[in-house]
Amino acid sequence: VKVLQENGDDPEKHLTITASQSLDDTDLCILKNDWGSIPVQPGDIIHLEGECKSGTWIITRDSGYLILYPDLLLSGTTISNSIRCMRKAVLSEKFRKCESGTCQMLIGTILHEIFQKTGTNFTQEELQELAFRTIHGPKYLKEMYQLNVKQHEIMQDIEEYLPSFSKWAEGFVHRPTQTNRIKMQLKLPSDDSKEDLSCNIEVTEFLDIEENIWSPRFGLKGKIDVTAAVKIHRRSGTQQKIMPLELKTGKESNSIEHRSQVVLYTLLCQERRVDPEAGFLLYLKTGNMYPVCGNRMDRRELLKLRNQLAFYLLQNVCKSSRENEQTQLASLPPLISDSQACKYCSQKHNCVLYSRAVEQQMENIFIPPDMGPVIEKETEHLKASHLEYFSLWYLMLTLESQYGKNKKGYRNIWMMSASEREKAGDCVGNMIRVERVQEVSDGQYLHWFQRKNGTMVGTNLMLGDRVVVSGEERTLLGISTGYVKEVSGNKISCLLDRNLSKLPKNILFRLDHEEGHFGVDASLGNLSKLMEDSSASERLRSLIIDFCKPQFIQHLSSVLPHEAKETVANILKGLNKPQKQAMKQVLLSKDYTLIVGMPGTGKTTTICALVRILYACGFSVLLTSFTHTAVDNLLLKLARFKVGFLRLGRAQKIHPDIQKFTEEEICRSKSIKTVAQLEELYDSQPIVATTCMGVNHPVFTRKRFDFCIVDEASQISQPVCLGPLFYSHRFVLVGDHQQLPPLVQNAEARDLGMSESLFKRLERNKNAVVQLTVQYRMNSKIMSLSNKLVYEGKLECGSEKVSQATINLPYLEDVKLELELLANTSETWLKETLDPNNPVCFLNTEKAGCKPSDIGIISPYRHQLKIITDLMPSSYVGTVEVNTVDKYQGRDKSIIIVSFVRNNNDGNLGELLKDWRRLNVAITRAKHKLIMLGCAPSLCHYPPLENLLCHLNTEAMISFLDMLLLDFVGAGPSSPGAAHPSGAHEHVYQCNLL
DNA sequence: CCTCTGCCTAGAGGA
Repeated sequence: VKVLQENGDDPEKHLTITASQSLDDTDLCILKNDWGSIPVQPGDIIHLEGECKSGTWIITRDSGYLILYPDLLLSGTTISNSIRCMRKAVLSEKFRKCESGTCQMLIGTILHEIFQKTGTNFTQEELQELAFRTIHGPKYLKEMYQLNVKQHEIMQDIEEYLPSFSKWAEGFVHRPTQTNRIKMQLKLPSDDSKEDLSCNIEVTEFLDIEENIWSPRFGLKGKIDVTAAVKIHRRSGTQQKIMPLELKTGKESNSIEHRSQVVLYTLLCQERRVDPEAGFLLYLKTGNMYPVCGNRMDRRELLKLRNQLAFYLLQNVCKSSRENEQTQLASLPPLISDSQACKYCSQKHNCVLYSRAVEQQMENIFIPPDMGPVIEKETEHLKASHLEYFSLWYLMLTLESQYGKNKKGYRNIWMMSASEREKAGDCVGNMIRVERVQEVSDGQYLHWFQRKNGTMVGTNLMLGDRVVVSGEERTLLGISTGYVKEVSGNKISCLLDRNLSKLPKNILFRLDHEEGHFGVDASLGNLSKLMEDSSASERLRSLIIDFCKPQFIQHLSSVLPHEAKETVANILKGLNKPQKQAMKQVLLSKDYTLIVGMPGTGKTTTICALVRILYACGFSVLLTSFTHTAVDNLLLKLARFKVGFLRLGRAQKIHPDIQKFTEEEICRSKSIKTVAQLEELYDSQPIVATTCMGVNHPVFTRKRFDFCIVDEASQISQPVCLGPLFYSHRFVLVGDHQQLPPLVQNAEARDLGMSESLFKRLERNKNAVVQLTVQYRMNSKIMSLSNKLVYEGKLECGSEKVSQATINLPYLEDVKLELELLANTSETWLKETLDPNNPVCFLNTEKAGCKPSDIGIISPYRHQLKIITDLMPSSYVGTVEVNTVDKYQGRDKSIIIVSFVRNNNDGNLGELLKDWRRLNVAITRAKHKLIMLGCAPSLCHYPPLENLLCHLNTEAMISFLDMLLLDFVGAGPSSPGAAHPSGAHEHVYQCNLL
């Protein structure tokens, strides 16, 4: 889009538009009337509805629509919410987590479900029965726990509505009798103006409930409560239509918001079938139903509102005018000042926070005069440092969320064909539904899909991944979402939220991997919470933002209960000195402790011991980490001791051996059916384990813990790490900032400091830090590398055995013999490796008797790993573990082979290798043997690697390229001219026989 | 220049 001309008097905008990236084939688009006010800018993507006559589109009051950023789908409720206050609508999109539910909302949800399930034919008895089953089923128990309400209280409220269900049915279902017929006025856009508008409405069938529709045509999305087959009886005749019904359980307001929702649904429905032209608002409190016409004016105004919203949601940053081109946050839609609306607004906190922390730093910001004092008062508990922290993190999170905007996201589901998307592994197309759909539980349906012809393509889809199911044809876009249950051969099973068995058998489906940026949502929620005026938030602000010195008490005797002493002593027996010191430090802490777990120092053992000790002392513990795997690693160890715990999180992501500790399983085995029983379960568990992002669970709205332990804390970004800390009085972060930091994709966000973990940030308070320095993984030679590189000699071996451990190769002598017979020299392998005709070699390690599963191959690059895997004998694939450095963090193997890949003359090492933390991880994974392959002269361009190579050279650990190396490393401080040629040779020999 | 894990969500009602 290119803006050509703007006329001040008659707001009219002329746009040059093109459907192709090159500008050769352009059309003209004229925006008349107030369409000209749409904030469309050159380069924007738009969608036009209407007619194009001789290369010119004209969008006016009476015809045509312009959709700005049509790939941004906004929900019906978001748009109708923006009518009163657009600022609120934008904030609700950004701070999704911040809206807490109420009892009326829960009742509303339950009533929706009951009404939708009853269909058009029911008795009061059946209704009562269904209501009872719904309320006493497992589905809403957690929400009732959160709201602290009893089931019978909900049942009472629900019962009041049930007679109205019948009243509605009498008036509108199945040819109502003459006396019951309700007359209403309905003028459809297609109706003749002279027509008699009075009619009776007859709902004949519920064709669908909770129909999910995505409409990239209008930039809308939403769920239709009921898609109904309707007959409109008029004097002139009967018309049949498929129309949306919108259910409301609150006051019969017939408000503009309610009506707008229906108007938007009439647009959404066009994605699936012909324009319904109108829909109905059905108030379940009274049983009254009102028609809502989707007329041109309402649709036009709502789409204009959508465009405005889309603009605010996407244009959330701007480049500063200063020469350094720093990105700055943009302002939100202006503050309204409606004391009544603002008083009850669920986004009030975020609204004033953004105004104070971000907008008040800008020039030319208008604040309604009566809002000034309100903002002042609502943020008076925040210091300047807090506001700065908020606005910096808000900016970094915004930048990071923009990173994948074009690559990822929903839009690929409609912008790319399935076969196109299959190449990246994010989609599987050409699937048909096979076998019967199985209703696993309320609202969860197990489906099987099979490739229609040909074999399955390679896919990234894995157990537990979220998927979007669509028809290969555009009309069935996003019909359902769910999780992958199983991928086997050419079949995929999914647990979906809707039953697709009603659709025609021959429909071709595609399953798209659903990515998203949930991390950003959770982060913003936590950031907002950190700024709340509560004692927990205030404490965290002072500790985290203002670096208040963590406090410790003097004597253990005051925290250690007498009866726990023996148990604690027993647990301590199994620990080494620094580990014991860590236990003591945590017990003495009043605020927090940081445990630095250097490679192989027994972090898991230490955390387990800590949990057991805290448990013995009668403390409650919240145990978390960023990934499910890390949480389960701890739990697998913990389960061996007789310590019980509650594991929260999605079942499919949890280790099979831990399943019996999940909420789902416990509720099943104990057949928990009431809120009281659930409450009892939660209260009986002093140890709760989940991921950092799993703290959205209802349990945390009511429960607090004495301690929170966060494992792998150095890999978690600050706002995510913050999540669990709100629910505990003291916390323990375990990590090692010398290993990999949190992943940040956006370079600007990284430069602003986004990859600094909370662990790293708090490490400046030395009195809170304990270091685990005794390691049990690497032998002394391997350990020396990392000691030299990062740990300044602090690392030590746990025992002589660890220090001297080498690989055991039972057939070594046989192999030696065999090699000599075969090639008459022990350097065959070396020659082959150097032979120009063998560009890539795999060192076959089978012969000497080493288990393939003891070997790990690592590299910074996925493509390198792909090549290595492809060259490996197929019997090794899957047993010799080939993975990235990043994926190997926290793990080890007896033998590790590192491929550094880079080899060039201009010293170009790339970003990945230049992170010394990644290098540290790479060299600290091996227990007995570490083999590194790389071009020494290339690697020497990077000082830490040069340092490492220098050390290797001094210690005679470099093989067969030492002649070259001397030229580059020779200048190093401790490098002698010709370093142990015999030693180097010996090492080659060792490699060969491996 | 290529390293990747988290999460159920659109709408439940109030004024």
